Amino acid sequence: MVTNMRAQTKLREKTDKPWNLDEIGQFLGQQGIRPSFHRLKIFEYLINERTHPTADEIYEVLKKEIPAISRATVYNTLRLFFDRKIVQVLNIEKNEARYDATLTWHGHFKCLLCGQVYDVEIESLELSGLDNYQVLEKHLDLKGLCPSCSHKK
Amino acid sequence: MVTNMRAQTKLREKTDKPWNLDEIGQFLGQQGIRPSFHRLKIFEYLINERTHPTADEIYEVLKKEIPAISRATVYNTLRLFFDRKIVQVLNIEKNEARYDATLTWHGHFKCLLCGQVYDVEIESLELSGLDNYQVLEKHLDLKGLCPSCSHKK
DNA sequence: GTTTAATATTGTAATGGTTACAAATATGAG
DNA sequence: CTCATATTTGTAACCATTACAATATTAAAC
Ligand SMILES: [Mn+2]
Ligand SMILES: [Mn+2]
Ligand SMILES: [Zn+2]
Ligand SMILES: [Zn+2]
Repeated sequence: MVTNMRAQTKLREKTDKPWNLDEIGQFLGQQGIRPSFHRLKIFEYLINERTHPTADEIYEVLKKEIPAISRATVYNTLRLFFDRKIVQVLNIEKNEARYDATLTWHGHFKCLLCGQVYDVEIESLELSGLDNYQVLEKHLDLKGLCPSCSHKK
Repeated sequence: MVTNMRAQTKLREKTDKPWNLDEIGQFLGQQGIRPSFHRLKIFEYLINERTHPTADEIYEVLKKEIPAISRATVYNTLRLFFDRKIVQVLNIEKNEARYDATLTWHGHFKCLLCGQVYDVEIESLELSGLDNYQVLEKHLDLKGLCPSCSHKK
């Protein structure tokens, strides 16, 4: 059991402080991932912004600060993070993979108008008929109109 | 309220009889969809097999009986069915869309080994924080190993 | 039945997110 | 510093899906 570790990826709360690069480096190290600068920045973006970005959104943002960064590095790094189980991949929409460093069980709502992806708290869920099934991933995905887009309409 | 209509797409039960082409034609007509032969056969496959096929799986199967059928027709028809809300699209996996003519609320389990997609009954689900959100689609997607693949392993 | 307009189907080219890959660069142990 | 290993890069390839224009079919109008 790890004790001296930054509070793990839970749903964002008002009181949450952003993770700094030192904390992230420590965290990646603990997961057996060499904390290169690019990896630090990519994980920093995921854990502090929590907007469920696509690979390309991360690339476009980081390019401003790190002009030499390559799209391939972003894709490689996200796949590494997923393989090491420190991020989850969201397939709400089939034409785009989104990434989420929050691993506690929660759902997602994607607004069909503005495209934003919101976290959804799951109070309870009961399934049946899954005896002898080995469940490795669970995703609850909603689509519709967010409050502000619902208004505009 | 439609009364003289074939029992709507509910979860498959042991007692279910397959739909015949007449019933399907009637159903498509009621939905404002001209029941061309291709459309009948595509819907027939979805509603009677219920294997959550991809567009390409449908194409490969129907090609045996209708050698002249085009992949584009399968894609076009599936999109039409989705727009008219008589099928749902599953994005469990990002690289493949699967289609389901069962519209009652249920979840899906995809086996990462054999690739089969199973229906999952949802006993209950409680969400919070969705006030003023207009929910148009709900998907519960699980991944893991199905009983027989779990064994083999 | 013939003409005409609307709809459905087809084959193929284009799209776009992602992956593969080989070359270049950076890192770290000895 | 030197060598082996790991990381990053740029670009080509992949592949499911979509776009599109041509062809075929259907249904209505005459
Ligand atoms: Mn989330
Ligand atoms: Mn189903
Ligand atoms: Zn919105
Ligand atoms: Zn299986």
